[in-house]
Amino acid sequence: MAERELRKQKISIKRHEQILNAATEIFVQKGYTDATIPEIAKLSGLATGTIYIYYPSKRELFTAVIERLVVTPTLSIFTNKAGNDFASTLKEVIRDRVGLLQKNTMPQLLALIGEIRRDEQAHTIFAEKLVNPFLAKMEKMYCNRLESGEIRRMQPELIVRIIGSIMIGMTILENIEGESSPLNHLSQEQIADEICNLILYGLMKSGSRDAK
Amino acid sequence: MAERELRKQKISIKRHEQILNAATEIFVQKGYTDATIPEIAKLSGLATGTIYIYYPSKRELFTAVIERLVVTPTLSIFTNKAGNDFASTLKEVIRDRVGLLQKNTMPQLLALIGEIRRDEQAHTIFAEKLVNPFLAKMEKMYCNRLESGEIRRMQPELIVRIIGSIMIGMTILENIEGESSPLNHLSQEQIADEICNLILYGLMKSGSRDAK
Amino acid sequence: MAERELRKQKISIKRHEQILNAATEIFVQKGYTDATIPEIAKLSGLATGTIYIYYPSKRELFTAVIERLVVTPTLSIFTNKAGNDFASTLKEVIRDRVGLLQKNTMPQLLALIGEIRRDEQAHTIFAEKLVNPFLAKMEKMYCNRLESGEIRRMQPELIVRIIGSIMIGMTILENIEGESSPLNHLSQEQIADEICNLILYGLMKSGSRDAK
Amino acid sequence: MAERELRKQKISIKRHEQILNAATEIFVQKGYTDATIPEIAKLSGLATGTIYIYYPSKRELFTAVIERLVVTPTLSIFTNKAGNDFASTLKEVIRDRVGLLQKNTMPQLLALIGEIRRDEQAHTIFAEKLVNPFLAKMEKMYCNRLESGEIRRMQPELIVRIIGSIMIGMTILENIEGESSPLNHLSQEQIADEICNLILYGLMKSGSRDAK
DNA sequence: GATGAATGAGAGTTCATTCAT
DNA sequence: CATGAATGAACTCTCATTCAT
Repeated sequence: MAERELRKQKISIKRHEQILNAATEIFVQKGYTDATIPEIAKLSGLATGTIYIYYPSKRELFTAVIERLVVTPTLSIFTNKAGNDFASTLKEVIRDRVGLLQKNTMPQLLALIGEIRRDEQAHTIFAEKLVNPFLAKMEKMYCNRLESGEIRRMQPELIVRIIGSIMIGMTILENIEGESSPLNHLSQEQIADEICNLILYGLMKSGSRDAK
Repeated sequence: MAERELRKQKISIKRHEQILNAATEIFVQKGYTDATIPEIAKLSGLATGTIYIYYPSKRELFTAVIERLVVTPTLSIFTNKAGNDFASTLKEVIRDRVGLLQKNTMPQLLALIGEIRRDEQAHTIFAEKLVNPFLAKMEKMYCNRLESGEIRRMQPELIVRIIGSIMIGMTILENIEGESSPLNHLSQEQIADEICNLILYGLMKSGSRDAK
Repeated sequence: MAERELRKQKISIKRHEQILNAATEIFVQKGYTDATIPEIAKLSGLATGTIYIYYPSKRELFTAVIERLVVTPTLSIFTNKAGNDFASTLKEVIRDRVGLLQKNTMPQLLALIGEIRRDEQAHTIFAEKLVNPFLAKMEKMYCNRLESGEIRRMQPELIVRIIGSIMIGMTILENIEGESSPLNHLSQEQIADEICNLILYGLMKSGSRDAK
Repeated sequence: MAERELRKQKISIKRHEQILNAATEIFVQKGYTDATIPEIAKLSGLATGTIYIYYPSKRELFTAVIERLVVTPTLSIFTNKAGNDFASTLKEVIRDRVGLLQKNTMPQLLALIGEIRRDEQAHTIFAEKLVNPFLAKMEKMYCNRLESGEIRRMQPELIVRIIGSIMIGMTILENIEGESSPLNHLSQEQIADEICNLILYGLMKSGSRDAK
């Protein structure tokens, strides 16, 4: 009996995965409105009606897609072991972002940024689960470092948003420029390090640089 | 006789304006697919069919909207008197962008970034008329400055893309965070200056900083 | 004054011609519904609105086109000098029809046969001005000949309709078969004569044939 | 399992029939352009969208209608057992055509003759599946008969086209004249026999007639 | 649970007709 | 008289959603 329950659950999870994978691909490719349920159904190997068993509407399916897209980068914010060291955290975060792990998720999210803006739920999820925590964590780290006296005082709200901006903006630029972008031809390492250095030097206090 | 011609042309221009204004608003608000021609017609005070006298299809209307949205920021790239001085150009560009002038155009463009990505023509316009010229101009300035020996050598392709990213990313962040964002509460001047400083310090050579 | 009147009338007639010519071409090419007034206007070198000065509606323009298309073949029925001789009349009629004169008008009319059927006015004109008079005239001639005793008695209504059918059917066949049709490669004379002979022999009484 | 498949197929066939019947009626009545899908849907007792499940566009539905209208007369050309005897074949063909079987199909086809002319696919179907085979078959029979020496030598291409023309033309005449036409008041037999006789006498060699 | 045929509202687009110039 | 911009009804076609099987 319990075995049957278990099997049911397994199938249910599998179905959700199937649908979510297909939906993500189609939504990213075509945007919310131009994506169609029959198309998503086909790609997931299911019938149109089946989609509605697992997600009550197209809108909710979209929300679920955004929710899942937000999980990976969110996790990487919090599982981050670097502790309170701003410099290393920054480096790690940026490498991470630039790195392969997010190479997929971030562009997908940003391809949908317009639709996220217009969809209240998706917007909330994106803001509250990803953007705000990220900014908050960065800000805390920055402030810790400030206290230790090594770095220049800037508006913390501003500096973290500049850092966030770079990550968002680079993804979009890469996307707009396409294959021909130098961003696609430099090594991920190099990109991440240069960004880090730029920011860290920019934040350094007078005189402390040579010491480094 | 010629007077009549003139009047006709004037009306034609006025109609194009009317439609473009309405279309921009609706497209930004709802995205390409969810915007409807009847809605745009209504907002511009014209009948549905009239739209098609001036723009042969919804797609072409969209292209025209993007084209116009791209003009203002494009102009500011090239009318810019700062000449070859990287620091002052950077400051000016950033102030400009952050400033009121673009406050409208850039967010509008970026609200449509997903649709631009998916529409070949819009994408071409955006890339070739705005993104590429901007990056090229910045790169040239950066290289000039490099020669004068004052600043750190980085990958020029990278540094200009970081700067571009900040501008793109800040706009999106502002947009995502909405009213509550600190970016909406700090003065534009302050934001621009901090970004500039961060970048300029970040680029400065060892030792040259104290001199400043 | 009267001169001015005259000039006005001349222009009016010219305009009617212009429009009718263009309309005939477009209607034949595209059928009633797919022909558009702007298109007809363009082809006639006038503005859309001008059409409506001379014809109050598309429907009436269509009627006028049919009316004019019917005039030429109608005339040839009645101007026909052959008098009461069935054989020569038949030959003449058929040559005429097959000949260059109608080469244009009949196919045009039959290209619109569907629309004529569906349009009450056009139908009436076609039936009453062309089909009925033709059948009546032919029938009278056949009956005259019958009385003279030379030919076989058949249902007169039937025989004239068979003759009419051949003329209608040949035009349509030519049209359907197109360039590759033998009808387009045989001389008009030959076709007309063979049809005539077939009918005349078919009608001849036993024994009278050798005499011929 | 297979039972379900079977039932589905049955429904699919039924739907195709339903739609085709309604579409034929409406197309014949109004012509291609004036027929509307909602109207056809209503007449077939289905919703607008359902039509598009079975036929991907109005044009393809039209093609299907023509294709079906062409089948019946086509079949009668080839199932015809009369073999190589010209006289009896002719009689049979004409009776058939004049007869009840085609009473419906031929007028329907010819009501759409204008649209068939303008639609490449429909035109091809009509020409290649109906007109050409018919003419070819008739020509072969005529030539056989010629060899047997009983009938007059005419251009075979011509004589078969005259026969075809009569069939086409009579249908159209009947249609144009409407209820009041004598063609609607004479018995089908009588009409067919008179046509046959006219042609056969017309083709007969001198002298052979009395023998008959 | 899974299916996919059926629905019908609503989109983009066209064009007969009007009317101010 | 001549113009052609403006109108809006009506068309074809799509797709989120439902429901009988």
